[in-house]
Amino acid sequence: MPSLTKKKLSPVASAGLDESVRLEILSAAAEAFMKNGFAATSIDTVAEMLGATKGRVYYYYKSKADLFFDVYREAMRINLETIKPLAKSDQTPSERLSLMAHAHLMLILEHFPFQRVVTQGIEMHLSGSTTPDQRKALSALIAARDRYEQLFVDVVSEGIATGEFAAGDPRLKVKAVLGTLNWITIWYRPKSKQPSAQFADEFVNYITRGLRSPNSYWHNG
Amino acid sequence: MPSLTKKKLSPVASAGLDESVRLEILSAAAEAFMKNGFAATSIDTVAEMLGATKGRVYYYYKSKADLFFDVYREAMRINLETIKPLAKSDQTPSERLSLMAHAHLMLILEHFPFQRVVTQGIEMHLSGSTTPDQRKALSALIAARDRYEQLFVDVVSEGIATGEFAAGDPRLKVKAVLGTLNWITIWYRPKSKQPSAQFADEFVNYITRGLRSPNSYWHNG
DNA sequence: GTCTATACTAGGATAGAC
DNA sequence: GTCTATCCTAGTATAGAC
Repeated sequence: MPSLTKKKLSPVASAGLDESVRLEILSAAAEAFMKNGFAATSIDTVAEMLGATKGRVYYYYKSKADLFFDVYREAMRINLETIKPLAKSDQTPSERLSLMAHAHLMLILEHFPFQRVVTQGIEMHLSGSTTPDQRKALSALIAARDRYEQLFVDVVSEGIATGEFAAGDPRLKVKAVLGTLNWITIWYRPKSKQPSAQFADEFVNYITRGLRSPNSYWHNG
Repeated sequence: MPSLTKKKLSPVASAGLDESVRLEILSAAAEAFMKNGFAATSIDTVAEMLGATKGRVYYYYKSKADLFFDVYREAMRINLETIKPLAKSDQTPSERLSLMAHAHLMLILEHFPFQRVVTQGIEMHLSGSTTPDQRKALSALIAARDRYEQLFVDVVSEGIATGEFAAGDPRLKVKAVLGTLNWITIWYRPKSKQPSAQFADEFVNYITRGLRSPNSYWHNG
């Protein structure tokens, strides 16, 4: 694959020998965005983290927004890939939901910078994206986010139908569930030591109790 | 009070005839920070929202960070003032916690821009604040935030002691509770129509169930 | 008190050397 | 592919008029 053919096509399309470079940039960018947010992060900083200058970064991404979007996209790819099988698995809605919540929590802890970028992406307004291409890219990412959330909504809806979960608006319930977990990206600061198993249990138990119908508390205390 | 005496003292200290102007600036700033975040908000934009130029803003605040901090401070003042009486009231822990959760949700909905600034403040790093004064100001605000959270932690701890709430780490439980509610500041976009009563119920019920000990489910279904 | 300059810098983005 | 050099805009902050 001669270098001419991959000159500034869409970053994702330009996969080849230098895919590893792209991933390096991606993860440096995720780290930088995590620490300072999109607006306060400079391409110089990202480059510095790579031991390079912005020339390198701009070779792969034509703008800071594109770089941000690609981090976002990568995060959603991982998330969907992880959660989808659990959502469609062959178990009761409440069992599936517990697994999904636990897995989502693990995604947050294990890919923290990426998940924080997702949070920033949710807060981000389309008004910020100047070019039409960028608006399109952001819309696509929001759509991916919606599909992800829909996996949870479907399971919760099922659970309400079976009576395992309390009646109510499944969408709001999912906002509550994901809020419980995603809020971690706001206050948590990843240190050397990983959080204990109790950490995860506390959140997952809270969620399953929070959803459970009062009538079906016997499912497992 | 001659105008000389209030020349650029701490913004909060400079209360007087023009307190109303300060509040106008504060709420315009909250709105602007809500929409675009701290870094992407320009003082020009804030001034424009006031139908003025930045001269006005800089007369009251010596930097953008100071302005942000004052919005944050005002938000925490309102929050503490609202929640403290409920936390100390003469009821069972679970009753108090329900009231506090409901009140916190209402604070979010009714002072949305201010609450969103609080969220941004939590994400913000001290590394961002350059001057020593600013670091001190941010520390004080973080301390206020901690006191606020502690009100919840105390009630939850009591509830665990009485057996109303499930055993576990009260701090993590409070992170879960506040996450459920504060996450609303991330995804919610205030429109003309206020959310229904069902909106609040869904969240508060989820929270109370999430905390409740399995043994004490009979308290009220 | 508020406005209109204006100084000054950070940082996005591009061009062109290598 | 990556770097250096450069352009250029946006935006903080201040000075000084009114």
